Formats: sequence, C-alpha cells, structure tokens
Amino acid sequence: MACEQVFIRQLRERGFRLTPQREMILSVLHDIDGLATADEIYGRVHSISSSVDISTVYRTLDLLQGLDLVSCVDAGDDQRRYELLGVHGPHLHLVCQGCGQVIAADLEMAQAFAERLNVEYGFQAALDHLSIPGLCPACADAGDR
Amino acid sequence: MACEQVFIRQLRERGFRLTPQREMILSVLHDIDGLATADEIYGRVHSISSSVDISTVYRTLDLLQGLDLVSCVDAGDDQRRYELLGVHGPHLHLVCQGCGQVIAADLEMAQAFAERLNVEYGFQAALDHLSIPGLCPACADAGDR
DNA sequence: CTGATTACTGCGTCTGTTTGCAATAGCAAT
DNA sequence: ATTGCTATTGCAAACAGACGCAGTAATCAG
Repeated sequence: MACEQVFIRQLRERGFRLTPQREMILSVLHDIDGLATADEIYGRVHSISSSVDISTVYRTLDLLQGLDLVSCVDAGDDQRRYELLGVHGPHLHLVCQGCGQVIAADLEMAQAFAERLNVEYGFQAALDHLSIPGLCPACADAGDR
Repeated sequence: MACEQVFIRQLRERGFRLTPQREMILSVLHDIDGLATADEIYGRVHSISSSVDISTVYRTLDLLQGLDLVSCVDAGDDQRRYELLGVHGPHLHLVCQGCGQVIAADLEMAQAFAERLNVEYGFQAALDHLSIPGLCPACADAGDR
C-alpha cells in the first residue's frame, strides 16, 4: 500500500526503526480509515498480537504525528481520537461541543488567518493538527432556544 | 475588588453558591494574575487552608470557565494553565511549541476566519477559549536552520 | 432564629496518558 | 552469519483530571 511505503521511507530517512508493532498499528489505522481512540487502536492491535503494550500505541501515535502521517482530534471532553492522513491531506477539525461530531474542513480556509497572525505577531501558526471547538449547524439551532 | 463582585453576582444569578473555597481560589487567581496550572493554584490555596481538595480546584476552575471568568490554555504538552479574565477580556492564546511561551492575541484577529467557517460549514466556532499551537518569532528563526 | 432544601465538598477511586528503566531487537558494518 | 550500537519495547509506576458518593453547609422561607 502506498502509505506503508511512505511510512517506511520517512522512518528510514530520520533514523527510526521499522518494528512489527509499528507496522501493525499503521495497518490498523489504515483499516479503520476514520477517527479512533488510542484504546480502540490498542484493542485491534492486541487482537492481532497480544503482546503489544498500550504505551507503545501511544508512542507510535506520537511518532506518526511527528511524521505528519497521523493527526489528533481533541474533542475537549476527554476523548482524543486519531486519524491516518493518507489520501486526504491535513485538514481542520471542527469539533461540535453539543453532539461531539467532528467536521473536516479545508485547511485553505484558515490560510488568511494564519497569514494575519504571522504579520501581526510574527507567529507561525500550525493550523493543521488544530481542533476548533464550536457548534455544528444542528446544535447551534437547538441552542438558540 | 471589582472582579469579586462580578463573580458573586454571576454565581447568585445562576443559582450557584458562594463558598469559602471558591472565594479562596478566586483570590489566588487574582494574586497570580497570569497563567497558572491547577496544581500551582492548589498549592497556594492549600497553604491558606489545608483542607481544600485538588478536585475542588478543578471543579471551581470548570465553573469559572463556564461563567467566562477564566480561560484555559492547553499547551498541548500536558500542561493546561488557567488565567483570570479580569481586565483584559477574552483573547486568543498563541502557544509556542518551541519554548512554551504563550502570547495573547486580539480576538478580533480571528473574526474573519470564524465568519468564513460559519458561511461555508454553518459552524459556530468558539474561538475564545482556543489555543493555537505554532512557533514564536524567536523559535521560528532558530528552527529555520 | 430555625429548619428544610439541595448545591457543594472531600475522599476514594478510576480512566486516560506519560515516563523511567532494564531487556530486547533493528539495522549497518564487518 | 556475527557483532555492536542504540532505538524501541513491555512493564510498572506516576501522573493529571474526572467521577460517584455520603456528609456538610449555603441559602432561603417561615
């Protein structure tokens, strides 16, 4: 699979090692193809090989984030979820605080905003891997009453 | 103090109670006048009255956030900090991932962005209480090499 | 002032996540 | 294939933060 190749190449280039655990975790992420909590990922990996530790899952997810292959959505309410950035590149996460729904928004949407922060404050915002809290259309409607 | 009055009024209006613990926590936040972790706040409160529990600190901070009297900066790397929104109203937090520094930015900066999210996705972004990760000028420079 | 109501607290416990450490196992060079 | 270097792992323990519960105390009506 394409993403596997990317992964392996990225690892090698930066002096990391390819381990079965990492392969499994990547494969599971690929299967899920959507958002999943660390625990869900751990569950799946564990069912393939029962000797993989949850802390390895966390460490691998961190690593994958560092390589920009995975992004993390912080729903605020204690349920971080992870997502493989395969086909669809980086994007914004609009997290609804009403229903928990996560909407994927085009990163380009925030370009002007990032630009402004840079001009005014010299700050280089990393807007990918960013979760924006708020209300989805449905919950905003419901909340108006 | 003005903010104390605001606090008490807000509490009463919504049917909450004024307790010594809440007064102490508010007073500590006022003393600090800047960012502090829950643990730091707990430490100070504890030194005044040793029978205050850390979970009360967390609960009170949550409450204060609900009343928009406190905002929370999530530096990403496990060190949430809290801040009294007294004089300066709500604002954006630009969190540097290099040095951990937190820059306060004008909320107005993000208005256009919020507007766009609303138009395109019908999403009502809550951009106050939002921490934006990135690099401050100094760290961005250092990182270029 | 007194008593009733019920929000709030402290405690213990639990979940999700990170970290230190010794043992293991990739990888490159031989 | 063997070796050495060291990144990576599993484990256990530490950690922040949330939660359920039973007792306490702030508030308000009388």
